[in-house]
Formats: sequence, structure tokens, C-alpha cells
Amino acid sequence: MKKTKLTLKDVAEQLGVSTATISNAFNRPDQLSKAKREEILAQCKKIGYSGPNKAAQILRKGTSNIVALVLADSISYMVSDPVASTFIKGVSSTLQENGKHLLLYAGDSDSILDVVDFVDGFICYGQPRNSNLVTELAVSPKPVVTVDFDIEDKPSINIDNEEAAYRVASHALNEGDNVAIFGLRLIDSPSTCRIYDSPLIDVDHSIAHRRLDGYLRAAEEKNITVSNERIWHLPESDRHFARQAAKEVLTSSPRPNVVLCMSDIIALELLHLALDMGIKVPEELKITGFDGIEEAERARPSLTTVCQSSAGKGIEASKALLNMVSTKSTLPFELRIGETV
Amino acid sequence: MKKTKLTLKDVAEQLGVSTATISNAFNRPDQLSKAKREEILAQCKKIGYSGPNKAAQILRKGTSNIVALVLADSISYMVSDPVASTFIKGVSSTLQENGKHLLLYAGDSDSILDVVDFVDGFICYGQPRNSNLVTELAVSPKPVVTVDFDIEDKPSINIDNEEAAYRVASHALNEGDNVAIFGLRLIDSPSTCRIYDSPLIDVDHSIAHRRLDGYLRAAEEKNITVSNERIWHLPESDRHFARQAAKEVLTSSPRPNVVLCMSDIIALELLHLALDMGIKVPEELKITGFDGIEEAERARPSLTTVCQSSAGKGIEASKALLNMVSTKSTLPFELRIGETV
DNA sequence: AACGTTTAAGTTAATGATATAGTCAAAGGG
DNA sequence: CCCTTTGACTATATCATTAACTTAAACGTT
Repeated sequence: MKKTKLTLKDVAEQLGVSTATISNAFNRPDQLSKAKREEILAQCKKIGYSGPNKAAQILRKGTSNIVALVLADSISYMVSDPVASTFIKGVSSTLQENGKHLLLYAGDSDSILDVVDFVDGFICYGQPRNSNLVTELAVSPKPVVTVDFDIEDKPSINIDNEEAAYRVASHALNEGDNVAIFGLRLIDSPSTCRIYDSPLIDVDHSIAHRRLDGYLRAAEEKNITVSNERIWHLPESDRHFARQAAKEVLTSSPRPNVVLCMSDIIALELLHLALDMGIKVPEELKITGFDGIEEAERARPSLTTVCQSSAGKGIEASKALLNMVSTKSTLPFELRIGETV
Repeated sequence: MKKTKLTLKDVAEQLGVSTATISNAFNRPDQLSKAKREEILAQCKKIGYSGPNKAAQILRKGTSNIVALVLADSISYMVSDPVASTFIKGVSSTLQENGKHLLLYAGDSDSILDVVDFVDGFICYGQPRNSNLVTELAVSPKPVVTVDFDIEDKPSINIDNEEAAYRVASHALNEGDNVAIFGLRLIDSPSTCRIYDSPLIDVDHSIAHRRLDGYLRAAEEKNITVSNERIWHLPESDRHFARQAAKEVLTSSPRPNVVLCMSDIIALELLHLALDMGIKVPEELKITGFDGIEEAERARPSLTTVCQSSAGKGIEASKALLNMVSTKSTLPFELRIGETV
């Protein structure tokens, strides 16, 4: 870049003008004559000065063009999960179009304090496990946009999870009445288990609970009761957790003929295990997913699920942050009828 | 965080000590008495001062704990590619362990100038399409570690691509002699095509060309000639590009009985298309991949490929950057014999 | 009490830029 | 000819902190 680091001051001295003029040449063209500006820029190029130091700009201007993406789970997990990574795509492309940089911030950190001073804002994807983070975001002096969960008074991007879950469940429950549910993060446990009487976490805000509400409303409407022994908790939308739950549910007796899954990943794992065990889908077992990932469409039989645009969420969240619109926005979803019901 | 933004100065005035003392209380415990330090910290907590402003620290200290990960392709692409995203995992977990933040930087930007002033260093994954970026990285005042390509005098993390390609090709060419190659980024074209007489790009540095060298060495050793009409160029390791190349190669005449692929993703797409067309693998067609992704192992028939640890690369690259070791390091690879040869 | 040595705390001057208020000359209007 | 306006640029304060220095007190020794 530069051998001996040049500063605005050095340049100003060399060119015999004030530092303000150099600064203006780079940032506020209207503050000096065109001729002078071009002369200055040409000279800067010649002596190898590539423009004002960004670190100093951040301090002085109070903005950095850096947006922190706070991920509910670890970065590792989010990058490989198809839904989350599609979301990240949407965010990154939108930010890039607007000249912003993307800082990935793991949700398992316990504080935003070490970045809040210099980032321009936060996009928070999913509810962080660490509630301290939520508290901090709630009072952050920098703009915050949440996705798939809410913080009071902050703009958020969501679909109507309750309604979506209700719709897909209603469809499935036309064909079966013995129901199990594969839920995500319903209770506070690091491993797969049935919820029994464990207290549900954070009932109001989490999308998982909105979906559960939707499922149960559909069941109730059809006079089907779902006991807590029939509701599984999975700590993450992960193939391995799903496999264990799938084993349990498929060997339980009486075996359910409908399983409502809160993500496509876990629905597909159940589907595969069922087929391996020789269980006919959808004849003996109906399965619904959630998300609408590509793999769900390619599967045979294809998965009945709720499609939502993860990339769209990323784009909307970014736009919301950049324009600082302060409204909650609810994106559309779509029921995709596949062959598993 | 704080209603009216408190500064070191405000706090110092309130507590009746100098700003330096407050600063020392936070950063250099040895510079003041234990009692005073604890009193100061307690007071700060009480009045809601959460520590020195990071933006000011970045300017003053010249370090930010932010590491930029420069991705050869767009962020969007890298996040969904299993090899690249595994690499990102390795990087992010290592950085996090060391208290560093991760800034994703798209390789299709044309300059690192807007971050070079404040990041602590760069990890560059794959050769950026934009050669200006490479030039800038080469003279960057901040440390740079490259992965899967080289910049003179900068530490780099690689496997021996030539040897790995040679090994997998040798294995495959024991069983077949009519060879086609699916290469990545061999020439400067945005779409899938055979290379014919197009000039190869950047022969010395790119891993694709090292691999091509290895393939050709193995062929030569067995007196098999591979004409340029039998070498496909794919602009990216992407299923759709692969599909097109696969169609071309499987309908070409005479049809090759060995296809050497520079990534598992494209090898798997070829495999699936071949099976769909009723071509027997490996009897009529042998396929080799590169990378060793999980899906390659799960496929039926399972893919013969070269395993390299993408996560390991990420970890090594991060460590190299953090310790600023300035040596090139070559990681091991492993031939995984599958059922496709 | 004079002396050298720690230790603790305060002062000052960077760090690299930008916004604001201000200077100064030329131009224009009456 | 005086007064205001405009354009082009400059001086200075500010941003929040830290490194390097300085000062002051404390302490044991002779």
C-alpha cells in the first residue's frame, strides 16, 4: 500500500494546502473548485496516498460501513445449514450492493460490547441462546433488525409462523389423526428428547412456539389431541439430532401416521429412515417439513412443506437496517404440496 | 448500552482522577493499585460506563481484532459450497477462540483499501478473480495468509495439488484409457466449455493448473494422450455448470471411460446424470472427484476422490495469521478409494 | 536528613481525520 | 464608493483513547 505511512497532514504539507482541503477533495467535492480537486487527487495518486485513513474516519464520523450479523447459533453451524446460509447470502449480497461490510458475530458470545462502538448496526438472525445478548441489543444505541424473533420496538422480519404451521398441519391432518411433532428448541435441553412436562422456553417470542401453536390449533380444530409425550424437542435443525428422534418415533407404539416437523432437514432425515425401514410414505406415514429447501423438492417422495424465502428475509433485513425503517414486516409464505402427504 | 454516551473523560471527571488512570484500570492493571482499580471499575459499573470506546482504541492502538476473510468468489457462492463453507467454519472457530472477529470480504470487490486501515490481517481463500486485489494484498502493510494459492513472500496453506491429482489419476487410469477432464477455472470464460486452444490463465499459481499438471503427468506415464477437446473448463464448482459439461461428455463419441473431476460436486453431478442415462459406473465409466466431501462418501456408488481437510486449512490459516509464522505449510491429503473406479 | 529506588498517579502529546466557524478576496448591487 | 454576497480555502476544536514522560510520595538505608 504505502511504504512510510502517509497521512492527510503529510499530504497537505507537501501540496501546500490545509488538511481540510485534502479531506474535502476526497469527501466533499462541493467544498472546493473542480480544478483544485483534480489537481489534489492527481498529486495524491502520484505520491501514493490512497485516501483518508479508515480507522480515523470511523472514530471521527462515528460510522464504519460495517454491519454485524449476529447469528443465534455458532457461525460454524449457520454456515452449513441450508436455510441459514441462504439467509446469509441474501444479507451479504444486499450489503455489498450498498457498500457495507459484513462482520459475522457468533451468538454464543456473551456480549456485543466489543463491536457496538464501531459497527453501524446489527442484524440478528434467530433468538440468541444467550439472553444477555438480547438485553444488550434491546438497548443498543445502534440500529437493530431482528429476523425470526422479536425485540420490542425494534424492526423485525418474520413470516406468520403460526398461520403457516396451521396451514401445513391442517393439510396433513386431513389424512391422518395419530400425530407426533418434531419441534426445535422447545425446551432448555442440549439433546433430543420428548418434552413431557418440561417448561417451554420463551413462549412468546420464539418462532418454534408460534409454530407449535399453529400445529396445535389445527389439531384442536379436528378434535385431535396431542399429548406432550408425542412432542419431541430437538436442540438444532441437525441431521443427527433428527435421526435419533426419528428412531424413537418410528419404533414407538402405536406408531404415528403423521409427523409434523419444524424444518425440512429433520423431516428429510425422518423420511429417509422411514424408507430404510420399509415404511411406506405417504401411505403409512405422512410427513411435513418447514422452510422449503431445494433438497426437499428433489427428494422422492417430495416433501410437503412451507416455503419461505430465506434469501428474501436476508434482503429485507438488510434493507430495513439500511433505511432504518422501523416497522415490523411480515413476509409471505407458501404451502408446497409434495408427495409425503 | 448507555443513554448519553459516556466517555473516559466524563468518567475521569466524575471520579476525580485523570483519564489515564481510568484507561489503566481497564487495560493495564499493573499501572495502579489494586484497591483503586477495583474502586474505579465498581464506579464505572454503577454509572453505566462499559469500558473504553472501541473505535478510539482501534485508531490509537492500530489493532481492531478484526480479521478479513477474502473469498475468491462471491460470499453467496462460498457460503453454500460445502468445501468453502467448511473452510469458513475452521477459520471462524479458530478466530473466535482467540477473541478475533471475522469480516467476510468478497473477492469480487476491486480493492482492499476500504478495510486495510483497520483490520488486523487478511486470510485469502483461493485466487481472487480480480488481480488488482492480489497486487494490493502483496504489498499490504497488514499480515496476509493465503490458502490454495500463493503470493510471493506471504505465508500460505496448501496441499500438494499436483501430487494429489497425479495419485488419483494414476489409480483411475489403471482401469481406463479414454480420458476426459472436468477442470475448474482453466481459462477465462464465464461458462462451461472445452478449452481447445484458449490460453490457460495464470498457469503458475492456480491450484487448478497444478491439478491439471498432475492429471497429465499420470496420463503421460501411461502413454495416454489427452487432447484439449477432452478438457472441459467450468467457471465454478457448481452443480449447474457440471450438468452441462456432463451432458456434453456423456453424449460425445467415443465416450470416455474415465472422467477426472477437479471437485466432488461436479463429479457427483456427472455420476447422477450417468446413472440416470443408464450408464454403469464403474463398469462403463470411471469417475474421480476432488475434496472428499461428506456427500461423496454417502453416494452410491461412493466416489473415489482425494480427501483434504478444509476445516484443517481454515484452522491452520488462522493460526498462521495469528502467530504470523512466515513459512509456507503443506498439509497432507489422502486418497479415498470409492466405488466409482 | 540526605540519598537512591520503587511505586502510584497525573500530564502531555500523539493517533488521523472531519465539521464548524471563520478569513479573505473578488464580484455585484444600489 | 460602500455594503453585502459568494466562492474558495484555512484554523481550530473535537472524536476517545493510549504511550511516554513527569512528578510526587514513600521507603529503607546510612
